[in-house]
Amino acid sequence: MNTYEISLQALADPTRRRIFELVRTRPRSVAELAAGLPVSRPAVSQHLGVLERAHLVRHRRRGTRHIYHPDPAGLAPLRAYVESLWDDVLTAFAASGGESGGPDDARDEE
Amino acid sequence: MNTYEISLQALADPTRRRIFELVRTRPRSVAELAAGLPVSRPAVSQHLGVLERAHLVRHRRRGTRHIYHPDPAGLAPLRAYVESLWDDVLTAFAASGGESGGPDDARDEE
DNA sequence: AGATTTCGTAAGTGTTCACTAACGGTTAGT
DNA sequence: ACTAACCGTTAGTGAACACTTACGAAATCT
Repeated sequence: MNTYEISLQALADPTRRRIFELVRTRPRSVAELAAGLPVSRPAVSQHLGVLERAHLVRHRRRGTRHIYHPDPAGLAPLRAYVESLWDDVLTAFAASGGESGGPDDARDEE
Repeated sequence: MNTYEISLQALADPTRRRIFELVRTRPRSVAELAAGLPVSRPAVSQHLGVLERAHLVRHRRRGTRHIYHPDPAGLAPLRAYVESLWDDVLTAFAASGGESGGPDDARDEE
């Protein structure tokens, strides 16, 4: 389903990444998040919508407040993707000799 | 230095991510990359510039051709960052009981 | 019931960004 | 030296996006 794309784009924005870092450990309300950020409350709300659509956060209602907490479902595919990239790069790096100049012969396989 | 920010934003673009996935295993030239993508050659060249500034790829010249290959230096901080996020989310998830509803008491620590 | 708190949504705006077209520069081949 | 191949850079354009202001909805309190 390639869900890591959405998570990747969601975490690419600095404000959104900061929000996720705040929610990461302890659940917080929207106003509480906006208080510690240089943007307005609606902006935070919109960012939370993006994060929720990426399955990075979820929310539950407590009275009039919406409490947001992290959701592992969105981060897991992203983690797996980055991990696979890392493995491939390390393998290619080791196979090429480990230096930057590279060997003198040129491969032409597809 | 927070270098993972640049790598994150670099890989957020679909075309750029596709380019990196192509270069990931085998070094390729600019024209070779552009041939397998729905964008022009200058576009690929610009994307490679962004990836190189993020230390995700490097290039060496072979005649008139510029051969691009992956660079572990950019991916390593990104991997470490995602990994730390993953650990924190898992810890918070386990500490909250593991379900979505959460407990009935509200923490107020900073 | 009315007032207050907390939040989501819609509309509008300014900026960022990915892309193409045109140009110039470097290297290899004849 | 002249031509061809391969590439980077610049200028300009259209779309995506983050942000603010204004408004409306849901829940709690007096």
